[in-house]
Amino acid sequence: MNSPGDKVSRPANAAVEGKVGCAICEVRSISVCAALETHELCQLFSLAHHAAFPARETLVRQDEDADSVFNITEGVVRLYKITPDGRRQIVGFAIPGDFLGLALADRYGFSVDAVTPVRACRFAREAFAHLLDEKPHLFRRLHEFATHELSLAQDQMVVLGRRTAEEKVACFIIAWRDRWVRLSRSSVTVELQMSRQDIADFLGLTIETVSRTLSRLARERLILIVPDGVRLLNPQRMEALAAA
Amino acid sequence: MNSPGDKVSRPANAAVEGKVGCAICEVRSISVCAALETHELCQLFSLAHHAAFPARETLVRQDEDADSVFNITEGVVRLYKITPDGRRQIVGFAIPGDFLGLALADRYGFSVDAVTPVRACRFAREAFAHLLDEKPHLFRRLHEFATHELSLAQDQMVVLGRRTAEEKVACFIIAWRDRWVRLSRSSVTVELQMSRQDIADFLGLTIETVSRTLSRLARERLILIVPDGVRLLNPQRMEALAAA
DNA sequence: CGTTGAGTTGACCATCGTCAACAGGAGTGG
DNA sequence: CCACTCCTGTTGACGATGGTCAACTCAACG
Repeated sequence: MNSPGDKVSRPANAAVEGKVGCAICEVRSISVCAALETHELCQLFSLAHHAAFPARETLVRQDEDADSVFNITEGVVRLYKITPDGRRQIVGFAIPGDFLGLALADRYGFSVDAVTPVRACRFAREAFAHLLDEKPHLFRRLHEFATHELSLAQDQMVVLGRRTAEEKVACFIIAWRDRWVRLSRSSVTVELQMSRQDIADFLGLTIETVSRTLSRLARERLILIVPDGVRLLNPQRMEALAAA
Repeated sequence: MNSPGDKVSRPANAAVEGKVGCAICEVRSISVCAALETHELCQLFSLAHHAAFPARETLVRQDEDADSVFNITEGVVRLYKITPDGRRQIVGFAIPGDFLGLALADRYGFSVDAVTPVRACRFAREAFAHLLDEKPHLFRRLHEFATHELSLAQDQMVVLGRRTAEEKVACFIIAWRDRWVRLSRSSVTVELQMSRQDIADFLGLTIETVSRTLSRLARERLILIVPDGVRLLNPQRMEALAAA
């Protein structure tokens, strides 16, 4: 229980006085760290470097040496790949509680940058991998996270391969809302922190199609477009569209 | 080193006389089992039930209780999801050395059936999960398999979301060839064991588009369509198309 | 008050899907 | 052995979904 962040400030959710560390972390119960007992947290905390990133800053770059892994504590990041000729596909978004670097591989498989201002616990990959050897529970939980991620990726393959633009957008909004439910930050209004371009690159569409589709859903009174998000006017029909 | 298969015959690659079990398995070195030392294989072998499935038979069904996990030793299977209205998305193919049930979850996240006649080692999930507790190496390797699978899924998201029909087909052929390379079964001719419909459902296309695209690639002398596969006439241009 | 960047909307068009016809091989039964 | 069916795959004609290009609005910012 020492070691302040190398990069910047402490996580918003850790006591600024530094007396408690991981123990009072708001996202602990839903992140990989939940696998550790209270007395083990000191050990984890001593490895953690708390970092803050402004919106648009890059956390990791595809194909570069993967020396760090991250636990997101605040904000939204996008994970994406760029083809040699410049097309971008967002392969996922990570939000508080999510873990970056599940693969523990030598190189990052994708780039990641901050959509909103982001706070994260950063760990040296080597040190973290070492800790996993001593903490089977933590490793189990990491594996659960990996297979959950795999499951999300497979769901997204269905969306990308077999759904219409309208269904894609509905899927995205509903899935995004559901992800925030676990953080108890859900509401009738779904906050969309990312740009239209991000949504398009996640759904395999163009920005114009996303915009038009949202407009059409609004015209049909399924949603209301509000600043930085949408409000679900008819959640049931949206869910039906997303399930189809 | 005992216990014959409950379901059907032994794996093609285990001695029929049953004296050696996993030790002489042809795919051991590339499957999860490679994490175990020779002396640990008996333990694994005693858990294994060898099963054979004819083409088209279903190994597991989405949402049903996941009581078994599988190690594919021979043949090709398809992993797929069906939407409520009947559209199918193939989320992956598994070939010898691949593992089914990485998630160790209570229910299967997708359906799996045999594309060709298939042989597999089947394990009771509970027993296998138990073994993982005692064999950290095995669990590590399982995790590697899971993150590799995740990586493949993310690559496929790029293909589904951001590539043209022609690029999709080229990607598929090249990736399929490369997967068989590790099994030392590669050749100039790429064997496509699955139907056009399977390829279409994997690439988010229709059967007609797959057929037309293959015909066009053949017309342009990039490939030659042969029974049960294609021959690469111009591998470099195919690779370039796949990389694009 | 001009500039910039995100988002929206329209007009037009291309890619890919739909529908339909047809070819060829495998299996079946007379 | 041949006719028949069935199934997979191929090809063509046509059309719809979504992409491209362009103009415009609006808010943020200097």
